[in-house]
Amino acid sequence: MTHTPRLRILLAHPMLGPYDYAPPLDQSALKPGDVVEVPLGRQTCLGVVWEDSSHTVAAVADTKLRAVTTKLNVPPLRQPLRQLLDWTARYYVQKPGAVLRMALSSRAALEDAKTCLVYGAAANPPAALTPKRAAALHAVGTRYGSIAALARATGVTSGLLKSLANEGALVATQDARDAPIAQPNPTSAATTLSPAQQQIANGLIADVQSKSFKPTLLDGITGSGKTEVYFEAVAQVIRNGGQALVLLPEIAMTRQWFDRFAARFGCPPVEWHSDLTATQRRRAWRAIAEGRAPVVVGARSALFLPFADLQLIIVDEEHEQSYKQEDGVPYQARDCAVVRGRFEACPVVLASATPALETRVNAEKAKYGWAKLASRYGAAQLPQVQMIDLRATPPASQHWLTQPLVQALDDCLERGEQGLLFLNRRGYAPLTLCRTCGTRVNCPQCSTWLVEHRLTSRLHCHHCGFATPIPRICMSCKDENTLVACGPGVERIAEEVKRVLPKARAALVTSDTISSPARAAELMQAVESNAVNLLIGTQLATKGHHFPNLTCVGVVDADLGLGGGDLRAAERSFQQITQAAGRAGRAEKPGMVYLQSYNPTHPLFAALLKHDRDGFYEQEAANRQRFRAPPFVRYAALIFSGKDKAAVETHARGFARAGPRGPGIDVFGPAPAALSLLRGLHRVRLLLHVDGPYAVSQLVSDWLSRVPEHKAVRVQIDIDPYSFL
DNA sequence: CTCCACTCGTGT
DNA sequence: CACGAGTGGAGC
Repeated sequence: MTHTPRLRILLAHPMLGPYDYAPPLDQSALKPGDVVEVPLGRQTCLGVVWEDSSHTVAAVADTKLRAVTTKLNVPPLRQPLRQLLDWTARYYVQKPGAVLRMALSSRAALEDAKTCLVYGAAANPPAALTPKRAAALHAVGTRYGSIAALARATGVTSGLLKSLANEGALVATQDARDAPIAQPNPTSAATTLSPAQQQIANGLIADVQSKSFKPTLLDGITGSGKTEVYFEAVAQVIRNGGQALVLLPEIAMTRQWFDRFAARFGCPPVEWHSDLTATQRRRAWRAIAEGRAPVVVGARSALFLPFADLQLIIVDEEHEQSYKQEDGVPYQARDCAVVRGRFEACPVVLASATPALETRVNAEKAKYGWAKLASRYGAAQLPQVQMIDLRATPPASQHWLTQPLVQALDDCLERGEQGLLFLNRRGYAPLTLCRTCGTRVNCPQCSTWLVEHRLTSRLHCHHCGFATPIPRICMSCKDENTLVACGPGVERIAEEVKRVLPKARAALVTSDTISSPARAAELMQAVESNAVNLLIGTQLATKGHHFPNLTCVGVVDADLGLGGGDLRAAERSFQQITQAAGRAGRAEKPGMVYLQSYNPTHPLFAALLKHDRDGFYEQEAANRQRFRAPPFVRYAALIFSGKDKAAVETHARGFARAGPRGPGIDVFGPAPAALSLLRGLHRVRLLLHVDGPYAVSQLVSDWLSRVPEHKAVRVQIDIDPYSFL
């Protein structure tokens, strides 16, 4: 009996799992990991040959199988990546096809490089040439390139070069090669490390050499030189001829990181983030897949790139919330990085001055190694932290900066030093309300307040992007000019600074003003040249910069973020304030940090005043233990959304009734999600608490299979949720 | 998600 | 009986 071979293909399709196909008609052999195009219905779909299909169930008869259309000319996805994709789909309870799309994110990357005509001097040029043409040909010499590139290199006009090509003096060849990748040099400029740094670097180098899975928390206070330490492990990977991946939380404000990399290794690394053009994407993707890119730096999506020989993963600022993807496939890139390290059998370094509690607990339990840098690099000292009690020294009405803070900033700028005001709130005012009737201006699509932005003279919704000119008439009571801005955003603080510190040269640092790496570089330049001496910014301003002359940091509202009932509120406040404070006094000059608060006796602030990180983490861990919260208990959220409010609620109640049962298992809800209306969709959520040795993903996927789908209600799964919106 | 077959209501 | 909107199911 003959047996038609079956290929199990995972389709890069948001709804589907693996399907079976017959081999391509040209009979070319396919192996797991090969990227293929297959027919699906009346169109085609990208897919990857998954494992060999000898044991798959025949849902479709052999004779009914359709054949793979083509195999794409790219290296196969290696097994560790396929394992990671399988794991991610299973753990986060997502469709495997949706997860595969993250690895094949760019269709452009899979196309062959476009060939281009490249010109060079012919081996036997025509004898008779005018003197001008002969000189031009001589100038070209042994160079190759496009007409435009040759014109640029030689100074000869492109018209003259074209006529040389017509005469046969220049010959054209098709060239398909991508521009080569710059090769970082591990010995370009060795840095001098402190003994403590060197010891940790040596350990990481040994981990790289062991070629085995080992996660390590690189736990160093702000300004202790973590980057230089992990650069040494990266250098070892380069010496090995392998590949290193560095994940950074936000690619926008990381110019300084790239400068440091270039200073250490003599050239820039390969970048991967959402702003790349199709050509850049293809060039990077192929270089990574073919093993030609020794170091790749990227945002969280870089985690799913098809490395040929991955020997090290670094997750810098591992506590950052932006590693948690909230839409599409919700995953935590830091956790996936550790899993990838396990499949790739390579070390994973999680670096932070303020680790996530989860990570720190794993280090305490010795699941992760724990490398500590307890002092700042060189002469730098930790800044002194001071509370300003807003009840005792309240700011004037419609002001948010207290007299002591203004005085401290004034003195600081007077000394020729620089300051930073931190307020994690974009825009001018978070709330606009009518003085007559008290109506708050809400987003028509979402259950949120619209935020006034004076930079755009509009009210913006920070959740759906809705924007409208600032109305003059209250839409509720129709009174004119009664709408007032309530509360401060960074724009309003900037306005106040103009009044109270008229001599300050201030710059706003938010995602609204720093929209591109170029703008970020401009700002850096302005601070370095002291054209700007006061930064007023959101958390964007606190990320990893080194301004040696910055000595005074003011946290405008240290209580912001402590309300709201988010289980990570205290941890996040601690991290943000520590990172903001960490900008102060990073060189010889000592730094000062002022925290304005209505609640100065909060234990969080006591820990910040004393630089008592361990104390904070112990207290936070004890709280989470007591309230049975993560990481000691596992959560999963189910979010139901749809246009029809009643249908959404009914479906959610049906789910709640069918929820998993057992000791330590609880289902809460349905409750309106904090954003109960988002982009015009009503949202309701269920929260699963699991306290015990259960596989949460299994509980949730079983649960899903017990309840029939509802066409008009979307169910999103969020395992280990961060946002409670 | 996309396509398609099918139903049901409207209108001529 | 023709047509369009709406709905449900399959795709290998």
